[in-house]
Amino acid sequence: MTSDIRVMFWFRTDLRLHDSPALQAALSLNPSALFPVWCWDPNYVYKHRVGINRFRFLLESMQTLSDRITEIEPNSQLLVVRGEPTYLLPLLWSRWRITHLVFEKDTSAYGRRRDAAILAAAKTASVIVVAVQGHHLYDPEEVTRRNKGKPTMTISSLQKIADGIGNVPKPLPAPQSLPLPKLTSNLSKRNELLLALAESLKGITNFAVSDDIDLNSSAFGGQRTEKVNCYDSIDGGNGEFSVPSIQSIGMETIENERGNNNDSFKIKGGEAEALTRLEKLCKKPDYIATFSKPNTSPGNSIQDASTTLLSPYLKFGCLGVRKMWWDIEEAKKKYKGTKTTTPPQNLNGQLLFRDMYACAEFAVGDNFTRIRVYDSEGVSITPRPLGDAVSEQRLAAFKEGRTGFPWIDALMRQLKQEGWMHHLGRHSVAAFLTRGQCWISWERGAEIFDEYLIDWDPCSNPGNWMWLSCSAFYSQYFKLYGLVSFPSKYDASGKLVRQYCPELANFPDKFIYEPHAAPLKIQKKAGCIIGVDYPAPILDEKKQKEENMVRMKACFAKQFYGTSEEVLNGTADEILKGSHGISLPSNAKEISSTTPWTIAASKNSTSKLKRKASTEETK
DNA sequence: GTAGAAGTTGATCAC
DNA sequence: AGTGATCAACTTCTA
Repeated sequence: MTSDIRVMFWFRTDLRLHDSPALQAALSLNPSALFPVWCWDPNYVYKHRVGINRFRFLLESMQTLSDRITEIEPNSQLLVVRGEPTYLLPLLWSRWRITHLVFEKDTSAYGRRRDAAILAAAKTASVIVVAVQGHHLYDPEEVTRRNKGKPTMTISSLQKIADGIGNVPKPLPAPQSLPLPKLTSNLSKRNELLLALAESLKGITNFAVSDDIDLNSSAFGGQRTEKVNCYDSIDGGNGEFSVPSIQSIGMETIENERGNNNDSFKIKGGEAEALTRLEKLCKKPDYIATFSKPNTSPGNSIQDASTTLLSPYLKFGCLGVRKMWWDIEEAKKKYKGTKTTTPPQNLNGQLLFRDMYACAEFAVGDNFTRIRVYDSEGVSITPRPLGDAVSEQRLAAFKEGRTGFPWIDALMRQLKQEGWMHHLGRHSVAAFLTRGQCWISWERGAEIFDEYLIDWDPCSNPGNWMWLSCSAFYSQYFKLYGLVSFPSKYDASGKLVRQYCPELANFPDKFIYEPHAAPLKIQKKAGCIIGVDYPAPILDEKKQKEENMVRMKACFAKQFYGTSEEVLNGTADEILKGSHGISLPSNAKEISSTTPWTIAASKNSTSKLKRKASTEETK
């Protein structure tokens, strides 16, 4: 008699049924029962910075996934269990007599730590784990192996390795049937199945989730205003294993406030929405075949965005990346013209960059987010002073979109409101906050993006901040984005500014990106006095830019960037001060975190990125 | 080991 | 208005 295969399919980075190599692997085990589980992890609720926009998108995507499962198998659904996965899942394995745990591989830092613990627990419990690559075009583990353990620091190195691996695999269709999540063979109706599952949870003791540090609470500048009660029970409190509500994560107030805004701007979550958007995109073969990132406009509003807006769906795996790759390839065939674009600037190139950051992060390991240039601020994720009041004021103004520079403010307000910003807009604001004007370390800016972006990615977000701050990936620090010239190139009329900074709406085009330069007469006519109705610039941008350029030059001359010893141990500032007479922001005191999700960087990580990286975390 | 080329997406000015 | 030269000069990759 063959053994009874009972699979727990653990959804994490893959809120979809199409193009899922992991789900395919689960079904190919030919299981007698399949439990589609989402573990509502308190680490995500409390220990990662997540604002309302991303939570909302996630919850919508979870609900859509659950509905889709039910569509295929009316007596099944997504089983949302609330708790720390390393604690809760092993209990469920035993209660549900699970033989196999199957999931899509998550190579990000938190994913690696969590899954290592899960793997160990599974070994103890004699549960067989099947982890399948599916979130990227290529497996970061394989890319790193082929790159001899080194991180992919340029797109060409990633492309070269990708060429060696071969074609991106073709997407898989969604399954046509799914086994039931049944505890005993005589059950087959959904309410009976759920009842039995809820019954099986009885007696699980010590079900406590720590909220000792809540990065999303208002104390940490987050958007949580009320108490979290989603952890009051494992199954949601009514035996339904339902998707948590906004209310249960303590963000109902902010959601209601947002509800008063224009609802049509919201980016809706879910697999169906993702596939619809992709389908629409593929009806524009000219757009796809000639797509060139540098020529897309960061000045468009979200309704007529010049890019695809598919990144949130890729982030949560609502859209399979292979599906996107091959549908694009197919659409290109319908292009009648002769001028086509190629990676890295075309759409395929954008997907390759996503892989590049994931592979680099995997190769560097836990030190990835410690890479920086020019100062040692912001190492810990707990709150800490920047070291001086001026920097704090600048950071706060930046986050709230009141720097007095309309291009920056419009982009930052768009980000907070919509959870999205055009890629080149992200370039503008990131360069402005770091090496350009404000001289604030990139982690503090990245934290704002952590909270506000729907498409936040654990590799791409820090990676791009490193890029723009010239901490890694990019080193041409003498290139900067103008606060007037750059946006004017795309939109001289300042449409985005007029939308997100309505107080400036009546300024003439000539002054829309620099209203502070307008004569008082024009300010009065526009009904907006600078310094009263709209902030005066928080800094002298030309002066700051020039000063910072000198600082950057000095940093690069001394090789104070990346993971150099002087940067990591905090002596870089002092040395620079001594040798150049430049006053750098005073060092913030590092508050080392003792929280379990943060693993302190190894002490011997003193060499440059290029010289290390071959040994760690490549197992 | 070394030299030369290349590197997702600049700003400014001259014409 | 749009193109092209110049600016200043980094790191990484390739031969």
